Amino acid sequence: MRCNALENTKLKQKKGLWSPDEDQKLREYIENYGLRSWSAIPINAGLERNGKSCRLRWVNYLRPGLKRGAFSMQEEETILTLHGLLGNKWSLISQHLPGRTDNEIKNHWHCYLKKRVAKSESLEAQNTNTGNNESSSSYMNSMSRNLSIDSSNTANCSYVEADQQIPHSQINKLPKILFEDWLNLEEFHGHNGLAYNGGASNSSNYQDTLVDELLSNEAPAYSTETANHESNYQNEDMFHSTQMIIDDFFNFNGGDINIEDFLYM
DNA sequence: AATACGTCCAACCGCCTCGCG
DNA sequence: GCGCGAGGCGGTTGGACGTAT
Repeated sequence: MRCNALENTKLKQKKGLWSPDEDQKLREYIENYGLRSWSAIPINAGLERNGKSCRLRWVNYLRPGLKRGAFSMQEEETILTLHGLLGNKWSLISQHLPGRTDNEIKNHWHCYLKKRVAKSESLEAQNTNTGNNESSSSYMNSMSRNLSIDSSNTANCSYVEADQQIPHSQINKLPKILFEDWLNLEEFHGHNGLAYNGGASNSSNYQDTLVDELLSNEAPAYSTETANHESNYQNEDMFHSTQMIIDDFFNFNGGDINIEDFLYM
């Protein structure tokens, strides 16, 4: 009997696109009763869906505060940068793009950004083969070379085609991640596991902690001002220590990323 | 107008982690 | 310590829609 009941429940579970009526039911239920157990929500709300489906629909579509529409250039650059740092950690990336969901970001990456990165990397490879390579071949660098602001109309940002030459003066105007925005000296020298521990045994925890600390700072991740590392870093030790952290964390990038890449792209 | 092809996005699937008994 | 269920995440797919031929 119990099996039959379960089978009936399964049989009743609907799949595919959500109807406006289903959306309305889910929205009203959550507004009235809040987010409790996802598995209980479809039963109580009278929906023929499973809990996972309800959760996905709410998170990706119905949740208040979601942004719809095209990604701005800044959002795209944030994705590119964070993807360079974190890889396919879409949920982590989405935490730094208010109103965007991990699913949306993931789709945008697969539809647009991945191709752009691939294109720029192949261009980079061509340049290298023809002896026309520039100083750095980092992932971040190759991506950023393809991104440029249309200076004639800043409200209408556009992407420069990969086969166009970008003047160096324009490259320097690109927004940059400035690690001094993320790291402050107190944190760096002290508490909460952010201090560099010179190859701790629990390296994955250390890396997670480091990323969390880096990304949870309230300071803006971007700055358009020209980087000047000698003034941004209080002393040479700070600079080298930061370099060590970056090397440690990004060793999976084959050592391609270094602090100069971030500051002088 | 019909068909083929490409793009994009919502949603599903499977795996992993975590908390609880 | 183990099993189980729930929730979360990333990869993948299905289908709607637009464009090219």
